[in-house]
Amino acid sequence: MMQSNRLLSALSRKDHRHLVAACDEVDLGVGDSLWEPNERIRHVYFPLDCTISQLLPVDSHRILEMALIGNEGMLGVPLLLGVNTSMLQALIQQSGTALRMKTTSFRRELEHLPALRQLLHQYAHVLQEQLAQSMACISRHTLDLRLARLLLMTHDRVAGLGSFHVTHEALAQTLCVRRVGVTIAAGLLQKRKLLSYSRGDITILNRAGLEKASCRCYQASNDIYERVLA
Amino acid sequence: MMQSNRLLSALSRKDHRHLVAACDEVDLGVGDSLWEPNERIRHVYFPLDCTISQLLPVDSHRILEMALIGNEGMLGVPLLLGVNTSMLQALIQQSGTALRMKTTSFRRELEHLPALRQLLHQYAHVLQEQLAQSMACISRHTLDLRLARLLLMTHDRVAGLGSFHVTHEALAQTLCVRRVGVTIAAGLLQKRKLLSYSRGDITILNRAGLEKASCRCYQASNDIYERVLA
DNA sequence: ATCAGTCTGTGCAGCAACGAACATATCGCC
DNA sequence: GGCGATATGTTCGTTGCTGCACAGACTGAT
Repeated sequence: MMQSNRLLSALSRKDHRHLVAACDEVDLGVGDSLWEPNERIRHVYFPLDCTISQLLPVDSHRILEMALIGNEGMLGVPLLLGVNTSMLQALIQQSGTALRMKTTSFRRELEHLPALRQLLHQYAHVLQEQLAQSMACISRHTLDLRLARLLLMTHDRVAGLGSFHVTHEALAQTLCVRRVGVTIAAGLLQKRKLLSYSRGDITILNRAGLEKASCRCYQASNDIYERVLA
Repeated sequence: MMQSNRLLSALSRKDHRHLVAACDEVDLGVGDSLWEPNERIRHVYFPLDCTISQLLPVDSHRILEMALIGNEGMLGVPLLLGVNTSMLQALIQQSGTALRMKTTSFRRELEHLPALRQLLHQYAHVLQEQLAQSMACISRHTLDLRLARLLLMTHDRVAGLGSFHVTHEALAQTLCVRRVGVTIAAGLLQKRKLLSYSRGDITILNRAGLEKASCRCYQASNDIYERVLA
């Protein structure tokens, strides 16, 4: 398991220790709902080795993934901005552990730690630009490119050895397309020996190849993060 | 012309006067570039009766509009978050006037006016949620719905009497579709007597009808603003 | 060993938007 | 009144995804 959260690790050792002490470490399973839309936010989360999907309903039956948060980020930007609800739902996409802090504690820490404020402000900016990048991607890029990108992003955010669990159906939901579309796109990626899967167990075989098979948005999104936070 | 900027008007009269005094009032023409991607941000803008488009290149030839800022908003969130560049380009979409403040002044005001900080933080949150809403819209809604929405948004943000100037070509660029697509969609709206246009002069004839012809995203986007800032 | 549940694969008609090319219409200007 | 520039309208074949329906494959529980 990851030692800590990458965002928090950017703080001084002292601040970092202090914050981790103010958190609980919690186990989270696939499908757990951390935030319900427009309900009061009770906790912020710093993922260790889980991934969190932020989702918005598109119509009565469909949802679309707006952001995928893992070890590199935090679920909690609205609180940072002085708003205590979010229209986005937050669901666990890959099970694992996260550091969790109560809203009240988070507010207190923000007041006392200017470095934390600055860091999270920058992170909020990164999220906004990544959202813009995803918007462009969704608007113009075909399903195979977007699927490759999603798999790469998941792979980055999951601790370990290049394999994780997610079904075509789940991928289709987060991409907001038919399951059949994912099956076909994934079939092509598998034919090109970039990955292998069976019944939801996906293994990345050729990361470099998969990056070539995805759109520039993957790299662009990483660049946004590095430019501001590294 | 609009008296002032709606966002600034939410401040106390004293703060409001103080801020307006720290701004220049500038005339802006269609196509003027206020921010170039990844260049140092020199000014923030509070539109009076112009509209500002925030754009991201999708590929070498195309751009996509991420946000449309008018009297209700501000161009300058990255500075608020402590980042002095933005990957998004900012172009004037509808000519008019805006209040302009230098980066250094803006930073100073932010430090001295907690109410301004809080207000703009909330605005940053609104922008983020509106971006998410637009993402859903772009992902699943057809061109006619999106066009109606764009026209409504422009109409809201432009001072005056229900008519403004924008060609099919310009609309196509901000929606990131073919001009022909806009021509067809706009033709349908005109046939339904919701609007009329000739050579770029668009007049909204039936606002209620146009709202029905657009997707829920229009109302949702307004609701986000009202919920947080009103 | 069987069966119910889950996951993946295939086929088909339909539709929105695409790229490219071309046709008309309207404006300002000399 | 004629001309170039700008704006809108039409057509045609193609593509990427849709909704629907169904078939096959694998897994775990009894």
